[in-house]
Amino acid sequence: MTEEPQVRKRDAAATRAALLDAAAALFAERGFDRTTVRDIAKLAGANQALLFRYFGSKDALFEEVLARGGREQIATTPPDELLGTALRSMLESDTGRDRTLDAYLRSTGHDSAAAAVRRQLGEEYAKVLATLTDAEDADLRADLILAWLLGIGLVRDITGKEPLASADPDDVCRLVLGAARTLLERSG
Amino acid sequence: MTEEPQVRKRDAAATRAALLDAAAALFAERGFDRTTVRDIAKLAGANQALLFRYFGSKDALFEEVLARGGREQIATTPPDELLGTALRSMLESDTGRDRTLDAYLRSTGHDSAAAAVRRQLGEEYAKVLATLTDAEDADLRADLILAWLLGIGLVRDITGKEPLASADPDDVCRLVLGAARTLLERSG
DNA sequence: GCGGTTTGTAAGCAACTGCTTACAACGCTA
DNA sequence: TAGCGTTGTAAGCAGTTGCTTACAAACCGC
Repeated sequence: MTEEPQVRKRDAAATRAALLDAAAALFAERGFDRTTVRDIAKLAGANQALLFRYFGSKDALFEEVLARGGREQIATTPPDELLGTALRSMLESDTGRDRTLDAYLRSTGHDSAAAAVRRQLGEEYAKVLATLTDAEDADLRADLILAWLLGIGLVRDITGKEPLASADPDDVCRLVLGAARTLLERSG
Repeated sequence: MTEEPQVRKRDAAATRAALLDAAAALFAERGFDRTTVRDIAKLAGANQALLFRYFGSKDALFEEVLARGGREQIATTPPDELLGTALRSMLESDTGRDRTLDAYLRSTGHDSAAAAVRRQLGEEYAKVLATLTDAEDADLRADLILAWLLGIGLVRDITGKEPLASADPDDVCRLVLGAARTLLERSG
């Protein structure tokens, strides 16, 4: 995720990508408000003026980070595996895993344009999850599953609460998927 | 929650309380980082220097807001009703309801001392929730329930996602409590 | 090589931030 | 009423913020 500090000579695309990667890393680590454009530029090894040339504003950059990271998983996972896959990718603390969710969760105080991206991202996830049940209120049930996913990420990665924070992913998956199945299957 | 703008003449306790109320309201609405001490003082009808005299720092004020609001409910609710009560109080959009959870959720990017309060608050809730099951991994299951509660608050109040945001509290309670019961009861 | 465009840089601006200080007004006690 | 601690106020400080500007250096077609 973080780029190597090798010298790039006059490569706009690479500089843009480096800024985007650096921004994603810092937003995930500190949230929107506590990340400065100076820090992003420094981590990317670029001049901060370029950040504004390529993205326009810090807001727009944040928007692009969220949009890029969020849509990846949803596009590459079949619906009936989305819940398990999303849950697992959140539970596994791979050093190189995508941290877009952290950026999302750590920036909940920030409104503006990013709120629209956040909402739309939620819509897309929920839409897929809703296909997993044929209950009348499928959309509501999907929202509740989505809420659970986000809540688990919140408690694990932000609050760091034990025992959930360092629980075995298998155990968590078994418990969550079990309860989620009853939520999705019972049509009462 | 907001105080009446009546003139108070030299009443330290009232001024302190007004600052605390104003802070709670603004932190809930905008989160920690996007709330300024000037705004808090202005809403409270007090001078901002008093904020530092009575609370020491913005951080300490935030800590006190979280600690005050969070412990109320937990202290006044019997364990076996805590889940339902907490869920309901979150779902009902009373204008005068306690918005401490919002302050909590909107300030997830903020570390420091408040993180300790946040964690301890979670501990207390989870400890009570853990008494609801006699499964071996009761603490983990309690964490998952807590995560669900927070996630629902996140999706409802912060993201504002439909249909969950304006769903009938009864429907949500029925679905969540149903699934939660299977999570707590099955000892496998 | 030359002109113009693209990429990178340094410096700074104006606004805002948390917090402090120096001081005035008040009210209680003696 | 005089003295004094408490409460309230105005102003400002030093640092940080997002963003802009003016300019230098590299690149490309000719």
